[in-house]
Amino acid sequence: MSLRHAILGLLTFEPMSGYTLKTRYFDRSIAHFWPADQAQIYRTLQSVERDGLASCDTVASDSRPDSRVYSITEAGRRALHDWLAEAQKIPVQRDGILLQLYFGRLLSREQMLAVLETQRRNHLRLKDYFDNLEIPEGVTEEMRRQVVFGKLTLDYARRRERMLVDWLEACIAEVKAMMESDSE
Amino acid sequence: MSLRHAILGLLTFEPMSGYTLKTRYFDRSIAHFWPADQAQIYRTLQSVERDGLASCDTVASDSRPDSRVYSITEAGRRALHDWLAEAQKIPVQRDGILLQLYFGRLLSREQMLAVLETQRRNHLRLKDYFDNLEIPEGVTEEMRRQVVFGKLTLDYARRRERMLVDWLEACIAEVKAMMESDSE
DNA sequence: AACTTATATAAGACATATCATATATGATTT
DNA sequence: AAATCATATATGATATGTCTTATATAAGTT
Repeated sequence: MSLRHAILGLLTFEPMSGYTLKTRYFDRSIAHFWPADQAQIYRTLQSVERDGLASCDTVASDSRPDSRVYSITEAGRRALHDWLAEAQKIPVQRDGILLQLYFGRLLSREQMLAVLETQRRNHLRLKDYFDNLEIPEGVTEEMRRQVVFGKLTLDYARRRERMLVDWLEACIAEVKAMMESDSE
Repeated sequence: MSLRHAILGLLTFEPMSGYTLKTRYFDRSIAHFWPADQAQIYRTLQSVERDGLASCDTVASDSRPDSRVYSITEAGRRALHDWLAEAQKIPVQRDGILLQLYFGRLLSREQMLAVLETQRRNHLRLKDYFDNLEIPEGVTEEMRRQVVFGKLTLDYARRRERMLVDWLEACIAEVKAMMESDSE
């Protein structure tokens, strides 16, 4: 139920079309921790309008196709604010690597290590990506404040990837130790 | 596509009914990182059988209702093994708290801190839960090996919750500092 | 006799997410 | 002239997960 709120949140910046919302805002920020494709965003905008949380004007242009520009309504602001202040329950974070590890006894030492190594490499790449990601400074007072919150979510991504790399290295060490002592 | 593999994995321990699989095995282990309800498990068992990855015998009992006992087939073992050795792509981990934080500028200092505090408390509780969770030692050589892999997944849960508590504390400190310096 | 608990399976409804495909305009490139 | 790109929106199909309700047996409890 939260893509709705991500979209309502972006509409607090300014009224905009689905295209603008996705390419100029969503893909550069929220998509890092809450990805959604074009179909989902357009359908959510439609449902948000149906529920009266946003209104929509069709805007014609001479150089481009018509666009449907959405504005957040008062009801939308209220719904967003209520959701933001609500305690959200902790979501389940399913990750296939945990299943692969749990049933690791069914793999050979080499297969298990290959799987773990690949994961480690990929998370290291993600860690580097987030470590190098920079958030442009804000110009207005409101945007400076927005940047602080953006940085806190980026901090999460960095800590997460660091934790994963550390854990995977510990797994690799453990598997090496365990299967070395095996006279298999 | 992975609940299938969790179920196939459990069927490598022994042939069993959906009920046994869920209550004696799944809920005590895999559910910690890959929860699923009864409906999902029974439906997945049906589809796994339809695909020839498990076979099923109806077993009558005098003291209990009939049960459908599933056994993993050779094709099932192969499918499981292939999946376990495959590089899984890194899943998206959506968490509402990130959206709440990202749009934190729309909340008051007190509202934002209340949201973060609640999350911190809940993750601290989870951390304690995992820190105190013990995995019974295995008796056979195979089960001892299984326990090592179980412990690695438990280690993940512990590191994860620790990371989240640390991060939430950093967020709380940042919000306190930022909004203090505000002459709002 | 009625209720609850443990055992055991199944299906309907709905939300969410993903993937593919379709349509359309105007500007730019080959 | 044809192809490609950026802009712009919409729908169908499928997978996955969650919640609810239904059905049934036997043992034990009130």
